[in-house]
Amino acid sequence: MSKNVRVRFAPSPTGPLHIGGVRTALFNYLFAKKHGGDFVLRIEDTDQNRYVEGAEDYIVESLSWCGIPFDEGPGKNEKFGPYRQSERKHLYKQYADQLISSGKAYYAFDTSEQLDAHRKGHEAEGKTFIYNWHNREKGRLVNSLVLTEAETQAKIEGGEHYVVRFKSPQDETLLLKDIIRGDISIDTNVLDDKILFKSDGMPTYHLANIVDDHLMEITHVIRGEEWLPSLALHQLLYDAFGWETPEFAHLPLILKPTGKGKLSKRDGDKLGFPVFPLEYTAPDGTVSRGYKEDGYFSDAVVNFLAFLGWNPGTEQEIFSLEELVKDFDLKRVNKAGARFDPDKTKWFNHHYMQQQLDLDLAEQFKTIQPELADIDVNYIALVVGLVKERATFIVDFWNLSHFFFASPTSYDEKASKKALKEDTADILNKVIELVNTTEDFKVENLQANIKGWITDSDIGFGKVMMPLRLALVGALQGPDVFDIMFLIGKEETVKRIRALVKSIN
RNA sequence: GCUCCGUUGGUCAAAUGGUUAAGACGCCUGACUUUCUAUCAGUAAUUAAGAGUUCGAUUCUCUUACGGAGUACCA
Repeated sequence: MSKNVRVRFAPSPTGPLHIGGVRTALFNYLFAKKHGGDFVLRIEDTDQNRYVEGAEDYIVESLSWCGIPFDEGPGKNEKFGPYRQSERKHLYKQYADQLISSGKAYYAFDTSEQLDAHRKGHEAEGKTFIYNWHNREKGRLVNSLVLTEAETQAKIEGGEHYVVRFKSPQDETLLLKDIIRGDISIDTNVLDDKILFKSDGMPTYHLANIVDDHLMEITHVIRGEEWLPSLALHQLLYDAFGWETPEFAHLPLILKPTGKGKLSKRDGDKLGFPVFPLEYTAPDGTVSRGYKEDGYFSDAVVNFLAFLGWNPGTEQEIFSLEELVKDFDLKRVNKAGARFDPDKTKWFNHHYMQQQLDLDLAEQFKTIQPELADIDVNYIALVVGLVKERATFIVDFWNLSHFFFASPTSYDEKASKKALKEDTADILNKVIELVNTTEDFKVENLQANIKGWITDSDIGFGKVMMPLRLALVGALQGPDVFDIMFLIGKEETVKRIRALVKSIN
């Protein structure tokens, strides 16, 4: 137990990092930091056909934006490097050979077409084709278990393409352990003899991840549930090499908000929320939106990601990264897949916005809103302070606050109908008088004067406040009417009320 | 088809072999003698179904149903 905790996040660079991948990275990070361990990034690019330019940079930038940088990885603290499997290519062959000489693996010469034919044939008979002892020694398949040594050698030397397959055992029951799921038992008779080494000279994921995890001294493998069915093979491989097996934890999937299946890129487009941390432009020019560009704060993203499948067991829902590190526990990760809830992510963002300083928000607001170029940021901050509780994103501010920066140019029709009555003009004229005679133009004084008058004259709040709001805002919207009057000032207030009175006549 | 994993209100979820099964988001309703996308308050689950173990099960076991994943010379 004195061993230093080392975990790895091992994405393949086939495109932008999906939000589920970010969650996996986050859980790895939290677990590592909780135990004072290391978080390693390893690029699993053994499939050269699926390599996408720029994907690796995207992964690194995403982790960095989330505030969960790796301790070791490509170009960083390379104690166990290289960290790209393509650059470790030379390492894997010897391990495949080792398994062959110990009789745990064998050469296979079957072509993809032949295998397809076998699968189809079995399917037609209602049977399942499994490439293992059920079939491998019956002469239908071409491999070094049915061929003589000389025949095998001849094929290899003759340049025939071959793969290396793992020889899975017969009639054994495997007992597997998973931190989240507990004990799992598997009958080895249903296991395929998986390909370990491909004919293009690259290992498959299965071989590479075991070899690398061992060489990199990984102690805990935390990955998505889609790997659970491969766990038996992986355990068998550790055993075959005689290596100590790391502990495993398979995270529940993130499901679509509606319908069936796991969350996919398309769901974001369809339902209007990002599925990627950062905006991504594919090689073909297609742009996918990102949380960052959509106006989400990275703390909020990290917080809601942490709650996808995990919870602290208390009522606390707002967690900083430091708090997450402190409270995170793999044992409290759920087994069942979690449906992604875009509304909840918005709620988190709203919450994190409330905690930010008005001045900081004002500065961000100013940079995205051209109309604000010449406005004092301190004034903007006062406005932001009044409207931010109704906003989820910075971009919401303008709709909520434009009337603090410009007079209404029109009056909302429905609002007018509701607010304007026959005596409205008279009432507003009286309000103008009250505003003008308010000496010290402050919220409390305005409130006292106007509310006092309403109460004394027995007019009713609605008849005064609604048209007043309409005059100031142009609609029945916005924060407290007195706050608005105060911020825009006495002159502007009077001007706007006069404008409405004029438009009534 | 086969293998594995799962199943508590619309969603995320807490909890315990034994009181009225937390909380959050969302929804709807009400309140706020002034709007609301704000605020406050309130409504909603016979814990998938059936059986078994037990004095007692949502919590343990089995069956069924449903959902998910895997089943590639992808990761």
